[in-house]
Amino acid sequence: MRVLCVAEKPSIAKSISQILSGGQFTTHPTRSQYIKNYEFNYPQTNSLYTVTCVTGHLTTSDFYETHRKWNSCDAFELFDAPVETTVDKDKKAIEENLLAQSRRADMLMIWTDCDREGEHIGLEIVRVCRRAKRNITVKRARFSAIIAQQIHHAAQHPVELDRAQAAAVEARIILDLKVGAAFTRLQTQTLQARFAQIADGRNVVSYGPCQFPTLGFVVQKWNLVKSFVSEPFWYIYLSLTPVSSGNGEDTVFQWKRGHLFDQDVAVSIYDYVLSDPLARVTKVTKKSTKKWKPLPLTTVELQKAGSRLLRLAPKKVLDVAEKLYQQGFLSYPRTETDQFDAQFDFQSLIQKQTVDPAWGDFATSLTQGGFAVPRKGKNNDKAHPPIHPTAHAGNLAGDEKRVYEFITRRFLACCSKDAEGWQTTVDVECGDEYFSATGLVVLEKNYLLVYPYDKWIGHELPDFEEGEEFQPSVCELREGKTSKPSLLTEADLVTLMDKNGIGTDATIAQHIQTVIDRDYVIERMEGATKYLIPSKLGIGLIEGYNQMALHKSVSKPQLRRETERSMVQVCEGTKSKSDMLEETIVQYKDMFMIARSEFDKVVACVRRYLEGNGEDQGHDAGGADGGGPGGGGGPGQGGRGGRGRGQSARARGTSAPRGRGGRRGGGTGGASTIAPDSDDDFDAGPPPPRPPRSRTNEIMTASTSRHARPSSQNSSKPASRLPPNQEDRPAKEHSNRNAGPPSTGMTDDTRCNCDVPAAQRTVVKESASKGRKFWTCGNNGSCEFFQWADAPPSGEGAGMSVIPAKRPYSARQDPGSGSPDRICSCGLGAVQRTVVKEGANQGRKFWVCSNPQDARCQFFEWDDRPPQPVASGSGAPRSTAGSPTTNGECFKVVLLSSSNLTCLLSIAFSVTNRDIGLMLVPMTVVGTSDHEALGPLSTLHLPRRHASNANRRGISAPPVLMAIQ
DNA sequence: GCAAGGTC
Repeated sequence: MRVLCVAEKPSIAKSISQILSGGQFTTHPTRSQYIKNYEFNYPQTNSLYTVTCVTGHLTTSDFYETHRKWNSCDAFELFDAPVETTVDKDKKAIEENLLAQSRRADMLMIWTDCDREGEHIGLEIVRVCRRAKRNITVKRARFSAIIAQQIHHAAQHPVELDRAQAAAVEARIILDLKVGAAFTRLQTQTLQARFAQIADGRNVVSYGPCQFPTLGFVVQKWNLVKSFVSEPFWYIYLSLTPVSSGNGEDTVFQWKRGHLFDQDVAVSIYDYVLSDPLARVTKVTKKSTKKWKPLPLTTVELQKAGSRLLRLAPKKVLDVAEKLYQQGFLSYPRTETDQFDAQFDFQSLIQKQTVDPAWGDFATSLTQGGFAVPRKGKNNDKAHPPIHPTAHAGNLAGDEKRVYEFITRRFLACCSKDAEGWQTTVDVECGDEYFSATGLVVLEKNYLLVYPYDKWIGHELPDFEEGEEFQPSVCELREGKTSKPSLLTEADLVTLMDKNGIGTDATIAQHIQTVIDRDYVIERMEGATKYLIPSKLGIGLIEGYNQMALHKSVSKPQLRRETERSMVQVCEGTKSKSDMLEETIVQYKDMFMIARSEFDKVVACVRRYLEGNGEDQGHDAGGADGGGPGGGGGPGQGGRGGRGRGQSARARGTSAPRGRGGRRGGGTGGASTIAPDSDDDFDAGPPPPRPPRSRTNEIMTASTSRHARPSSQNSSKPASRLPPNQEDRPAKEHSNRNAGPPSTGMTDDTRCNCDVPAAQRTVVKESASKGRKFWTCGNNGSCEFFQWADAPPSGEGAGMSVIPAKRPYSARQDPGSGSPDRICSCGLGAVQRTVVKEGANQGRKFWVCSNPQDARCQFFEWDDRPPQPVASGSGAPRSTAGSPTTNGECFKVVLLSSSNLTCLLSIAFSVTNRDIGLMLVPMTVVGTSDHEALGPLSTLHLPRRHASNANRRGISAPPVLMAIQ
């Protein structure tokens, strides 16, 4: 039997030929310069094999001539216009080869990559071959790695082509074409007619379902930076010189509270500390520690590292890697896989690097006992291994040399051991406040020896002993201020796109390049770092669309995610291709009609920026700096607001109610954890009146993460047009994740309390949750954010298809997740946990305070029980955090968790101070100490020390405090 | 002159 095998690309054709033939094959050129036919005998199936390939997709889709010309029809007609699929002009030689070869063959075996696109490419091949031989038998060889055993198995156990996967891809192709073309024509024609600058440039004003969210990210970050207002904070600076330290070396201790944004409170605490400023070492912990070696390299990581470490644009890194791959120096550079196969031949690859003058010695050490199996990441595209060097390259120069060096060092680092160190932590208590200092001694650098991109600097602490007491060398209340968040780097953008499913590992870099080519985004160098900022046109477009009454934003990832979900349904057979197209096209038609009828909003916004009427922001495509921070707010932004709750307690005049999107956490003021919100997260709308706070080098406490991120303030959007869950998602939504179709109010991104994308981790501790993934602070552990990642993905995305997408949608987002449904006694959004201990309650969920352990209140509620009012007494509000502190209305309680309390009121008072949450204060209760009996007008006295301080600060004087109404 | 996704 004669079998024609067709792979997706030349390298695979060659590899499988080598494996199946045992190296005994003949090579025949074709008319395509890239493609060769390999022939050999394969006795295992008693067949004569011809192996050839295509180069990715064979065909291209476009409208027929009747609709192809821009003025041939109304753009709206494109949604219903038929689409023609033809073999690419430059792939005719490949087509000819397939036709000729299939005439000779009895069986066609598809050897494309094992993913959705591969299945579609397979179908394209089948269609061509069937034209030459109508009845040719078609089979599909399924393999996920170029390993002999797998390739032989695939050849001997072929399966059927998965038509559903191919159909899903076809639907996406048609959808992207129609939507892209219709909106691009609308935008280009309208804007070129109105703006000479745009017409002169002859540049299309393109729309694409990946381009626009990409631009949206850039605009969103720009708005955040632009609207930033620095805010002061206070912290206690403590340094000690241990007795044993002969040279008088001072050790600086970090305040456990990080820093506070309420000066009154900071001063109160500081005064308290000063009243007895003897520091006592409560604990000295010494333990071994490790710095983990890096994970095996994926394309996205390569691009991020390339941008950050090598300062090469993501596309450039990929181009260079591609070239190195073609030269045989690297493995396939487009991979999602960050785990090596068990059979992976590390030793011979390491051996090849031993000759290198720079890292050869290190490679040698790996072959002599230094080797450790690489860590395993969580991703496997089942098509390619992590990126690694396949041969030693000694004569490279320039960018190729740098990229190759990075990849090789990374590979060797993966094969090395974690760095080892010795960590000392000294805990100190001073005036009832807690401080700590951490020292590190690096014992074994291990992988760091070959991987200079990671830093782990030792910092030794002098000897401290438990129980030692000192007068602090310095104990000061210092002031700092929040610093401006940085602009978006290319690496940031790659991360955002990757996390939100915009583009694939192979196309992310292209999309970034596209928005730059279209003059939507401008690269700006600041020092050695390249930042991405939106152009005036880019901002105008996004703002204009945001002012439209669209149900779903074109600048956010949601729409693309929905397309991905529909594709998964088609793959699973729960939806047909035509159903998917019909449903989606109807939706886009509706959007198109709205966009067209309201396109004057885009025109107005673009005009405002391009012609400089209005705000001083945005940048000329030429790179001229359009100005610094704008004042925020422009035409069409008036009357913002709505049902904002949970506002800042401080009457700074800068707070404004959040608009649509609502808040999470039940009116606890800024102290609540504001959960990601579908609209807020990626809203690239006008800057908010109240900017978010960024971190400085100071560590923020969990309770300081109270700021809502900017929400859309777009008052022009009628509330009635918003889906209900975008207006104000019900607090209970988290419990309904499994119910019904996916919410349109998807959480676009999981962000921690620091307002940065949260980091995903896996439980490694031996417990019932071992291996379970969770989200935690993405800002180096600066906040206490916690959320399980494995809440069931919504709807159909739950069951991934057998064959992965080229870049499977990572179901990280979870509608409604992270909303602090319950408020603890501190006024913070409580966090949900699950009972892991064996027993009657195992698996039962409960809520506890989200503060660090030291500051955690006693709040506890079962998830399956209704929330209890936090404040004691009937009808007491959960918090008065939004109210000013005035005598007679509410009371300001600064409660210190001390054992020397005059009277410990461990009642769950809500407190006015967001920074601290609930703390216990030494106070004298007048009349009764039974809080149940305290009426609304019961009087509490602060102790003298506090009273004088309060007086000095000009708060309620005399410090007579009343219970909450 | 439009998209995004393979690949060269």
